[in-house]
Amino acid sequence: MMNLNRLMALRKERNWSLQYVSDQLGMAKSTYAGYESGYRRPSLEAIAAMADLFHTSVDYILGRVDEPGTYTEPPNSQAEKMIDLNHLTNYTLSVDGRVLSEEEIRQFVAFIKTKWELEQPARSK
Amino acid sequence: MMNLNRLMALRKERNWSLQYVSDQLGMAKSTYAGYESGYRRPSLEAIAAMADLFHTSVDYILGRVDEPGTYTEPPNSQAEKMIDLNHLTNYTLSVDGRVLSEEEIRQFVAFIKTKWELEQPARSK
DNA sequence: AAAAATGTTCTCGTTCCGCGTACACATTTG
DNA sequence: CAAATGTGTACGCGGAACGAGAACATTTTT
Repeated sequence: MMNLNRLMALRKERNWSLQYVSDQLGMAKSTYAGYESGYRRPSLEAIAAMADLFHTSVDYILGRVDEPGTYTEPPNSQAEKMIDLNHLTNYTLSVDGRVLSEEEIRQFVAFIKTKWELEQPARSK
Repeated sequence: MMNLNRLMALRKERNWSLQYVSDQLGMAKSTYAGYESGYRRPSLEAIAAMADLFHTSVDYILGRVDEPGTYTEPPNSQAEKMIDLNHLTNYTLSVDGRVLSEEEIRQFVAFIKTKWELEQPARSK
């Protein structure tokens, strides 16, 4: 399940007590303690307030990103895996759980190529 | 109060229906509709699933940041080589070195789905 | 030593989440 | 045209779980 175990680390890094954090957030000590222990789950507003207090992002508290810094988009976000539809050997494509046949992919490639050609017709002058 | 009015924009940008989104998220249509209207508030796991589906961050849905990007694929324990075109996240498709836009992939998915429907007129729930 | 602070766990009252359902409207199908 | 299907909205209900407070053990401070 989705844990919030990064909360305690964020707090201890700053040497803050449960009482201090819960005071800053305007909630009972036991309430915030429940978040850290996993006994309770914070509301959206509570977790947003925690992200503000710790100067981090909600996604970091949720463990969805690894950078604690408040949301700075790296310009090289194209570090994804590039898959060439002309020679895809190690991958299978699916839609709604159903696998696409090679024929269907070939048809799509042909379709896209024609589409691009039509978009770039003017070679005039 | 904290609004989630970006949800509807994210859905309409993709021309998705409430039924489709709620199916993808595994919840009732009325439940997801409650999120968009502000009638209900999603759990942390629900909003994380929505961020995954819309290929964005929880902070963006919450309105804490303005950039829709910033996303790192969550630990997905599914089959490695199976790529679902509905949730294209950390993959980029290309043909002859040119990258396919998300819109083009969406069009292709829509095309394939209608093709399959025509091939199989039998309907089951 | 006492006193204060800190962290943990429990109960209780109440909020409100999620689902099913029904409805109005739009779109598609026969 | 009407019927059927898709789409968006609103409501009631059962139950999950939230938040606060209190009690307690442990640690730190005075």
